[in-house]
Amino acid sequence: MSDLLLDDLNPQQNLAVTAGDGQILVLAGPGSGKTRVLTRRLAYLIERQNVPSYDIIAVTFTNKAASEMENRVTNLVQRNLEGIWLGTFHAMCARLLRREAAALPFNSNFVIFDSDDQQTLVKRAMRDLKIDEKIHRPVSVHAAISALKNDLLSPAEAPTRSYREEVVARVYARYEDMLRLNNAVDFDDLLFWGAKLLRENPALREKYAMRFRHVLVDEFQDTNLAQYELLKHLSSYHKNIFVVGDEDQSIYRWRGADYRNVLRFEKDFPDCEKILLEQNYRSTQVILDAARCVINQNHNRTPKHLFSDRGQGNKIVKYEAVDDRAEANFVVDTIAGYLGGKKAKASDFAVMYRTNAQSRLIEEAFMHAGIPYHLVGAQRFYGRREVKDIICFLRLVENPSDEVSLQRVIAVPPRGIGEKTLANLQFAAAQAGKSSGDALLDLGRQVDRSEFWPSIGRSAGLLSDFGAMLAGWVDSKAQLSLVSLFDRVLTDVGYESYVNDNTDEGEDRWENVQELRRLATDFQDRGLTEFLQNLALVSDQDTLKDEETDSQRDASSVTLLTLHAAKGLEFRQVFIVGLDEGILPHSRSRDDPEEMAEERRLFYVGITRAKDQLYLVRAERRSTFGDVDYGEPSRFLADIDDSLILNQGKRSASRRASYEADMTWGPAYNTSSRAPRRVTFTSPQAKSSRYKAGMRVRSASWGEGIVLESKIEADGEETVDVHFESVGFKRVIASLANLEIVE
DNA sequence: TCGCCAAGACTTTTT
DNA sequence: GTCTTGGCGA
Repeated sequence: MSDLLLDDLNPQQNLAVTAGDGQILVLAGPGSGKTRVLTRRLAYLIERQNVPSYDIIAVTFTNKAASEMENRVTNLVQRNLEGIWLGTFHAMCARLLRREAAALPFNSNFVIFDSDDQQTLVKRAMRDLKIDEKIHRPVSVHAAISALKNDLLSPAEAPTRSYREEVVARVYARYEDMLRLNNAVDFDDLLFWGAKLLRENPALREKYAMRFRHVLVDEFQDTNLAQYELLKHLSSYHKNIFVVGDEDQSIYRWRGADYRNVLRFEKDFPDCEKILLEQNYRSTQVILDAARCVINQNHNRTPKHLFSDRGQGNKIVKYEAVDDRAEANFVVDTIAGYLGGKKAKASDFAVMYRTNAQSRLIEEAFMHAGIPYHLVGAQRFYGRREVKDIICFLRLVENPSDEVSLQRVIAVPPRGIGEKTLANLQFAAAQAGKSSGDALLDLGRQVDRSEFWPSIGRSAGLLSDFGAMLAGWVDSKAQLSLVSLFDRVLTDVGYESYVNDNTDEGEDRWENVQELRRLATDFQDRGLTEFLQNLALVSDQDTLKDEETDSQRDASSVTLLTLHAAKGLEFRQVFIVGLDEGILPHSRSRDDPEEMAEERRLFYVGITRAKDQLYLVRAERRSTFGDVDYGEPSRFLADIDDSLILNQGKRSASRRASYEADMTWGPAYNTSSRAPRRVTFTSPQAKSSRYKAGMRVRSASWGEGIVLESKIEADGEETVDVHFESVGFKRVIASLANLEIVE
């Protein structure tokens, strides 16, 4: 009898999916079917073990992973997962905190502050405490506070061994007070209070621990201490906890993630069953071998031997460009070659880099070449000013005590309320022990009969007008649907004419507002609270980026993304650029071995995204805002066995002899077959070069330029190096580029 | 109070 | 090279 649930699993996967009760630790190498195991396990519990979905909690890190899991499992079991808790750590905690708000220092309709809001709040706390922002940068103070929360330390428990720590602790305390006054929590609070609630409240702990017979966790290596403790509490009664992860792919240390939680798990649950998934279904063996060369240099991990039945595959192409522009051109030209030869489609390719700043040159090169591309997770939709404005209006309606939102929108669009007036309002409100929002509402409703009217003076009328508007929204939010409320806010404040000045940017801004409105329509039946929570907890990759990338993928475009954003994805051909000391590994990790190990894992994650072909690219010289710097090749390159690499590019010190190979343009030789597999272009074999150094040429895409060099390759193709006025150096295939000789 | 302009900072990754 | 911040004038 065929078994749709188990038939197509390999022995290890099967072992994991059908494991009995208890603690199961699945260490899943990249491409080893981790998601599959997790979804099948869930389906197996429900279908085969008759566990009611109500008894299960399954946590992930991204909304994308959560909804993917939900879809897959729903498909497998052919019914809805009633009562299940399935979602991100943050969303699950938010649910817990709203339910149990009675035991917490905030109300159940708390708002979630995003990193922008957190930043503003830290700054305000520091100003209140008269701490010099030049000496203690708010970003780093905030990072320190965040780290304390991740370690479950309250302001009172924060260490004060140094002056710096003492400053952080003081700001932390003030910051917390302000959050509470705003009835707000930050990202870290969700986990912090979730863990604290269960730790300090035995009755509640028992309530949830008894309910959740099974706890399942994805990306376990990315958990921080708060998350780890939360999981321990949740599984403290039935002790059935199934975690899937890979220490080697832990790349969020800076956010408090501690891959050593994997080791901690083994120590805390000595009876746990440990299952290794080592068969890789994604990459060729060459790619896996290279990945192993890189990751084996790290310690404190469970060694894994990834293997593939996909064959050896092509060698990895290493390309050293003269500068960052040439680096980008190499990537784009190579892809153009495939696309021109119809050997691949644009969506087969991804270009990965360490920092977002690196994407610019690459984007430019793609633009010039007319190849469609899209960015993953770069500029954040919801960090856009206009989007944030609207969100803050809505948050204010939801929770008038939200001072951060109030301050942001009280003068949007400008309505004569400035710093002075705002300060008056805040002072008057504080005198009465109320929030500015409440005072504002009172002014709006009572106008000059309001208790606040006399103490504010001249500008009370302006405040009252705005207050009346706000009161109108608050009063009607129960009757109005979410979208109607949305529209009403827009009309009342005259937002369209404010942002849309009919320039391109204006249109763009208004388009973003419309996009947000579309998002709101999805939440019609769930209401404002859920909409706002979702906006705060949904990462940018998750929301409309998804729709955007989906539609753009159909249109077939190359994916540009950071190495961090690449985790969990796969592409036929992957370019990793910027393999230079200081970039990858990043200069900031130079002095810390742990950080360096993480850079290595980041590279490892990048390598293992490639299914068929990997390109490792660097530039000898690159410009960092104006200045040009000469860099050393990344130390990670040296770790990869020479036999796996094919050198291309300007200069390959160790490989001067194979000059021919250096000049090869196009896909690498296939190591497993004798005949070089190379894209052949449509042109007839050229016997002598048509273009000569010094010639002036014109190309359709790049305009005019000067030929630097031209030569005939082994395959008969003529490659021409041209310096274009518009884009600088380019190496093109004559038969493809259609260069016109200018007299 | 608001909008413009110039100087300065800043580039690691983001649930 | 780009975004943010702060100062200054209207």
